[in-house]
Amino acid sequence: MSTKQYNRYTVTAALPYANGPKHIGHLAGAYIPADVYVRYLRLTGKDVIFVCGSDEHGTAIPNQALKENTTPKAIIDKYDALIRDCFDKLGMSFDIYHRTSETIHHQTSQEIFLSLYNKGLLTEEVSEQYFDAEAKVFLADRYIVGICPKCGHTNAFGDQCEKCGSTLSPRELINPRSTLSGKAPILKETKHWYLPLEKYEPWLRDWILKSHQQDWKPNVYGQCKSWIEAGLQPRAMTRDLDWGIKVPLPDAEGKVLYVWFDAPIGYISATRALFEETTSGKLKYATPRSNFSIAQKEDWKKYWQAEDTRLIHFIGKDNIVFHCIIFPVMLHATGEFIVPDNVPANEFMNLEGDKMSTSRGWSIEMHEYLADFPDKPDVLRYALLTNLPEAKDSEFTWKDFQAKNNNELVAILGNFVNRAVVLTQKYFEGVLPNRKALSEVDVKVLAELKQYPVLIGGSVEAFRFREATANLMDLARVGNKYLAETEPWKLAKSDMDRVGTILNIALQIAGTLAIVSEPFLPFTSRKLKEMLSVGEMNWNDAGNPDLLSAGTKLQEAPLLFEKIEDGVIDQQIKKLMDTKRAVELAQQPVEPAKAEISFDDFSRMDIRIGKILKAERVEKSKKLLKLQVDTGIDVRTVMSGIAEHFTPEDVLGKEVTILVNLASRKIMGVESQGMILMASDKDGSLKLLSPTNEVAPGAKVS
RNA sequence: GGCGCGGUAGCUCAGGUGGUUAGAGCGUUGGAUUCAUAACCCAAAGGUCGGGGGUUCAACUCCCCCCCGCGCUACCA
Repeated sequence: MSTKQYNRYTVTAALPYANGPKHIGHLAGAYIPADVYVRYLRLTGKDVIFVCGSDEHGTAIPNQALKENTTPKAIIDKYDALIRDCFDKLGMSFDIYHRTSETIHHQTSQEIFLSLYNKGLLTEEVSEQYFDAEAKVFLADRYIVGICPKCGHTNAFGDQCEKCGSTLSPRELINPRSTLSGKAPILKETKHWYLPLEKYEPWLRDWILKSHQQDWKPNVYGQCKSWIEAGLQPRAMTRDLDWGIKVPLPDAEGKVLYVWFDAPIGYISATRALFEETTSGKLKYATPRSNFSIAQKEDWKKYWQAEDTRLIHFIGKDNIVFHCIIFPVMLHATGEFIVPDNVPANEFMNLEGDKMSTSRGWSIEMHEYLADFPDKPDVLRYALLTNLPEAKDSEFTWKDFQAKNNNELVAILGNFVNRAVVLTQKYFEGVLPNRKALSEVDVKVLAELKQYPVLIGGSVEAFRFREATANLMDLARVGNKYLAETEPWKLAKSDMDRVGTILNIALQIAGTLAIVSEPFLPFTSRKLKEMLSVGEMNWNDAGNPDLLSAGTKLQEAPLLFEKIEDGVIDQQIKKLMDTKRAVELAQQPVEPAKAEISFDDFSRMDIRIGKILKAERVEKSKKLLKLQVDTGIDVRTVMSGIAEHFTPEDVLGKEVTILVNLASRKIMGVESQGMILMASDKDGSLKLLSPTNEVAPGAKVS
């Protein structure tokens, strides 16, 4: 943190993209740490707003709509509702969870765009882009496939070949075709507005490289440095698309703002909406956690424009460049907005040894977790918190989840609270006893108790949430240890004053646990407060030896956590495997159809059934088999690239489909006359195409 | 290829600005205990800190080289 004095906080969590459900990796990356941070700030009495919302523009939304055979609007409504509901059930304490499809967001985005435009800060450029004449849309790189110029892979994407890994641009692809229509795209001129990032390099160097070397996380700082040193370039802030925010210029028909231009502005719009809704009293998206009722509609500006506001973005590492370079440049360029003081981006959380991915079916989706464990939001919060990818990618396993629940939440925290409460009920009818003379152990434990809120708070303020969570659990350990050392159950026959003192202290510890657990385990915290018959308290109350007053009647003590049996965990692991398999099968890589041909085109091909008479390996070749094929017309030599899938013995005597009028070609010094046709499966394996019943060599295929 | 971030006990991970016997939780082993969801509490075993050089009185911590993992490489949200 800089030496600056801050009087309020604006905290954002990455806007989830509303093209599908979100998984626990997203939670670990941004939402959970953000929520812990904000809840802590509120408890310490800070002026803080916590904003988030659904990101509902970009090319992937209409694309998902095509996939689900519906409209973009239906897609965003569906996933916004799903994500919103999950966040609510997981205790995300947003002051507002907004949507970028809302009018106020369109206005805000257009205002900022125009502000930049009117200041002459955007440059116009005309370039040629691939256009799908049939779908009548310009194609994003990802939606163009073709032959990789480097390795010959036939399904390289316009931005990258997944086979050889090389970075491409669509223009490099050989025989490009649109994944939408399958047709060859045409080049068409189009005009766009660019933000000249390179002009802000000196400012970025000063702001990030100089001013934030100490306080930004190494992964974030390093990533920014890498970008800046590599040299920044103008970046297009508009797209040719009919889904999004219209470019507010006269000559911009069919153009929208780049989704990464409008998405982060969503934080600002959400803030505006928050104050509009709270001041008008009509709450639609806002769920204000602080008292904003005395606020003014224009107060949103304080949170985005006042120099004494501390702006913090919680994101995953995939968002670093947008939140540390592009968005700050946008904000800075307008001359009206503050830039983030910190961007504590997390790395990724892997799952059972592999990268989490919704599309590959290898993930734990929020809504599925909540469906399977409806009463356990805090268990997930805890399991994620203790293993956040703060410095490097981390790993979530179901076994670990179970262990964290059974060995820590149940055995340490739940057990301590249960012991203290049950003992009080047993010996004092559930009424909190008085504290009498203190022993050395008592004094020591009370001193220790006092330190924990400070310790935990320090870790949270430094964005070390794992450490903070571990400290929380350590406090429960202190409680267990205290009971083990003082053994009140043994003294119950001889010295009830002593027992009372011990239980008073044990319950004070439980009271502090109720407060300091709130940011991490809000649902548990609430239960604990009810159990101890205390209301809402703030962080300053934590550690106080007189937090709970003697004479307080405790409530019946339900167990805070319950054990999770092996069977439940095994079932989850099985479910994970099953989902992955199902997705793999469902996701037959449906390669788009090739460009249309005429019947004549087709009939020019002469395809026959032939019989393999001889097959042998080719020296120095991994892929080739040299085949002698009886085509009915003749016996000819065909070089076939199937050696990685078939041995010569496999194919000997087999009937195969062969293209006989393909121009002959020398391969590895041998004249190859024709081509054996194969079915290539999604995993890349090849299968021979043979007639189901034997036919005479030379039979025509048509 | 270039750049960035990582590679620390069986597992998951901590280890500002170099300095006594390298830490935590889980797991393992042993002990103690019975208030508690056979939980708690105590103790022990367990690491040549990816490999190799170098700087230094001293390096997990700084520099160089190599190996491995992840990410970025700029119209994938």
